[in-house]
Amino acid sequence: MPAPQPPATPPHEVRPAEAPQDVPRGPGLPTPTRSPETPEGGAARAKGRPRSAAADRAILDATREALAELGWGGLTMGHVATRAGVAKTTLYRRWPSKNELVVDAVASLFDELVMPDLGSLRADIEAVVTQFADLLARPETQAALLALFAEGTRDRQLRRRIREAIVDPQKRLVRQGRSAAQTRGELAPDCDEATAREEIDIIFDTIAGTVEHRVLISGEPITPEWTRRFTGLLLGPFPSLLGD
Amino acid sequence: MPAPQPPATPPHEVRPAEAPQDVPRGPGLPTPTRSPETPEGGAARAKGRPRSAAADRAILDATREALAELGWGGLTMGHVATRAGVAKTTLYRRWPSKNELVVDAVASLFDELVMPDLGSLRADIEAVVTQFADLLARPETQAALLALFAEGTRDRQLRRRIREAIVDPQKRLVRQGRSAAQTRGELAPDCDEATAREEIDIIFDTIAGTVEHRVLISGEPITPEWTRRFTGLLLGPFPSLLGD
DNA sequence: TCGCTTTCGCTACGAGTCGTAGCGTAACTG
DNA sequence: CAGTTACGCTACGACTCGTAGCGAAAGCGA
Repeated sequence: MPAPQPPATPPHEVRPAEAPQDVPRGPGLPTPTRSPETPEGGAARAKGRPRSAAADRAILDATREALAELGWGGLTMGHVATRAGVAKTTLYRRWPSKNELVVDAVASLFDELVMPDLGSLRADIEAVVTQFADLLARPETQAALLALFAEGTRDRQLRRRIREAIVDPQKRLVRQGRSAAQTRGELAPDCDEATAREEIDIIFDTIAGTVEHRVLISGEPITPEWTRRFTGLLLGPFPSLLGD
Repeated sequence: MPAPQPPATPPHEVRPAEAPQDVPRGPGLPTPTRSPETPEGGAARAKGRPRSAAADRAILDATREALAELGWGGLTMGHVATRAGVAKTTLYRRWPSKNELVVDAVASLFDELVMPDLGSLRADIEAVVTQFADLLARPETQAALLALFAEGTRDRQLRRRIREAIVDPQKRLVRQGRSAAQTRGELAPDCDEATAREEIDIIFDTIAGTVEHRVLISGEPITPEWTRRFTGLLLGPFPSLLGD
């Protein structure tokens, strides 16, 4: 039961002569979804036929379905358009290419990740790992994620989108879990800003990278037993210092 | 200075009516490269014009070059053929598709990974991480690796090839490093076969996954400082038990 | 109600890639 | 020498991409 498209993930907004593209966008921007009505910018929006929000949803749904059934290589723009009951040109009015379309289609899945705060760092990590593993077990995610990352190694614009929509939401969980553990007293408070960021980065790469590698590359399942072991590995130094 | 194609990585061998494909191939097979002259099988091989070994090398070199310059998406069979000075049909006589060709082209790079045995587990891990990071820093590897993994999620035949040529050589290092540490006394000897395999798997996924995620997805470099920290994370439980 | 503007569905198109087939020739064996 | 296989070349059908042009639809303001 995935959430039924709560904010209807807005499209990529390929409008002619809009192009406020390279806005710096503060790195810690907390708004996960941008308003579909473009309240910012102040440009008049009430002219001409409005874009069909139903088409947006139909296209993104069709993209996820096609991803699950046909995989990345089998997904074509023409197929998605047909399945969504929409003209192919309508796709290209919203997304400049397949890559951006798939990022948006998959991004909403990553919005479902939440930080539980179960009362202990160990429990929180295990919960996050389990959530992430479940997400990676879905065929849409499997088909899209590595292919997107691969495309991103050559396209910096796409890499930015991926980071915003997929990577940062994951990293946010690490940050939240860490600060929760600090308020609980399980972890020492930050002494230094730079060190804290490095620590978050290394933990994030370790959790995300290891789980992805296990599921997508080694091709083995994430069992509760494995999660327990892996969490133990991460927590290695701490139990002995703080008494679990 | 990469090694200049030492064993000239043999092609995929798409010969008509050969097909001893699903040989079990013992898991611990130590021979990293198969002989290009197919001495096994005993089938008469000395009939007709032999395949050009020079063409093999030219094709694989051209593939790596094209990968580095154009990326995965920009690499086409026609382009590789032209660059190798070879007809396109010659490519298809040896490799059934782009995927298999790229696996073989990249596999030789992974053969360069070696286990150093520097006298301590910590030093060995740091050396392996550094080697792997250097490999991932090369443009051919970056362009190919994630794309291959992505294709592998849908193609089990390809997944098997990837595992043989890319994943297993890496995992072998973990096994070697672990057993070296055991003979040194840094790690307890295996009490149980299954547990040992699980431990190797989890360490392997953690090292490979984390380094890949850091380099290819987070897009940040692997510095000596980072390597030191990450190794410390892995070794977490041990320094306190064994006195570094 | 009437323009104005923008989106929509449709068809068609050029460019590019894939993987294969057919041909004549080159290389090697017995 | 005949027999066999690899090679280079050309051409092909099928497919995808991303775009252009058209008439119709759906909103808005006067």
